[in-house]
Amino acid sequence: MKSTPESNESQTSSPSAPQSSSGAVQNLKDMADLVSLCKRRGFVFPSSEVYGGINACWDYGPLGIELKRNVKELWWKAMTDREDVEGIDAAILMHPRVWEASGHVAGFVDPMVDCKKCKSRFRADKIDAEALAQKKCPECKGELTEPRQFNLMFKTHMGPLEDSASVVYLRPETAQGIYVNFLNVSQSSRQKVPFGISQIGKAFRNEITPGNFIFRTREFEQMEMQFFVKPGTDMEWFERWKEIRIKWHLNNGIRKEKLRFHEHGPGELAHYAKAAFDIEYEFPFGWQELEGIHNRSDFDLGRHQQFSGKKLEYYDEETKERYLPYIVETSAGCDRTLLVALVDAYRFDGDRTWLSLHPNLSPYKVAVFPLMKKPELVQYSDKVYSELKKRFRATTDDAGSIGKRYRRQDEIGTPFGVTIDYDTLTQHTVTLRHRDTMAQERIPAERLVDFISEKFQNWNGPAV
RNA sequence: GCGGGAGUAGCUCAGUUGGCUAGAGCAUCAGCCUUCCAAGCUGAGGGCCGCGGGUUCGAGUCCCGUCUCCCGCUCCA
Repeated sequence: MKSTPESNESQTSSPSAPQSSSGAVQNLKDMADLVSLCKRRGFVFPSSEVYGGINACWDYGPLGIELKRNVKELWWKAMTDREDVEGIDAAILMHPRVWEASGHVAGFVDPMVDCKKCKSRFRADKIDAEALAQKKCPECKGELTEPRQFNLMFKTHMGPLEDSASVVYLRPETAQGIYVNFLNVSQSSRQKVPFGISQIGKAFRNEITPGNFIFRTREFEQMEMQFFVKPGTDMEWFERWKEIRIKWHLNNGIRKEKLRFHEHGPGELAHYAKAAFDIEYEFPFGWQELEGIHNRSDFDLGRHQQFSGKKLEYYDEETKERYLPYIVETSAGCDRTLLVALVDAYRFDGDRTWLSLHPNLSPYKVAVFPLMKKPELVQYSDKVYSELKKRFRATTDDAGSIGKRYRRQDEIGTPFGVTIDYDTLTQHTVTLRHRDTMAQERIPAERLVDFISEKFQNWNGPAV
């Protein structure tokens, strides 16, 4: 296809695009297609595959880890790069008493029954034998589940001796590492309430039913921000963080119609929560929670104060008051956010598959190609590539036909392709090719970096 | 943990009533051809036929066991 010479002066003129050879654009319908793409292109591999794999464990490959880094960086930028939030990285192994205070030990070790209706959970040995036999909830008379052993925490031993005194757990959530550091952070960073502490880190749960690719795994990564506020202002902050988090997902290009929000009613609140708000996404396997925003009240600090015997109160110099701050948490699954990015970006038009990722998320921002593998073109292409990669994460490819190379980049979500042809050698203009529309425009080589930067700045979400 | 399905190349599969050094397409790599959207030509690499045992002169194929993965049910990041 020949470039249009007049596109040089007017960048806004609609670039020429080859007609799509096939029908309507489809979204991801079958997770297997995504799993396959992820493996083929190096996003996600089954863990320990040479040994036959291990259930629900996944490894991030070269592109997957770039995508994940982008997710984390965007989150960190939004949630920590602010005046009123500090970041930490707490240890995965914590004092066993932490999990008694948090309620995880009681709830996770004894056989428990749940009420399917009112969501209450009871120790099977603590409720009336008759109620247990009839599976009637003592509170609402709803149906109870079978008694289940909830050792959902991974248990291991501190030190070489395997006696019970040395039992420790892999943390089932990252939040507690923040709560127990509340005073440390407040004092060292001289932050005053209201302020937040953020953390990205791994957590481990022996889920009964893992699955749906990386949606529910036993080892996973959380991105949490716990915001400490004065009691009474908590609902106000709760509302504010809700808005911030919804906007964050939309800014990453996630389609609005695929997001849904759910505010918990009084009956469905967890033991720690005063208010709870879920951000849900419509996966091919249904609507599922992606992130939760909770008003945890002073439950957590209160429990740690009680169990540790240490005062965790905050002294408010302005009002001369002493109080336990309330906590508003935003708790997102990193792997889930990444999965949403992939699922939401997946496009197929019956012929071509591409990931319509927001450029901020794309592993590569631009790919550089010599139109053919000819020394003079390759040489020029290498020059352009090394210039571009100073500024963007870039890649280059000279193997196979140009169309094939475009498609390889489409599949991994690279938003732009730059092609060097024979005209480039004499006129120093290149073809800039767009992933979503396949449109092409001709621009001067020396303007490439600025031009692409501009495109990123004006990015108004992925085209469908 | 229970019910259902499946394991042969990176992927999708073929492999006759058990019988030659286990095949194909796609993908990958190398070369050729191509002046802008995959599939053209030539060649190459890649296979504990899930694993263990048994029957047999001989097992990818038959028998037993075992493991793993995938799909549904009790979750909430």
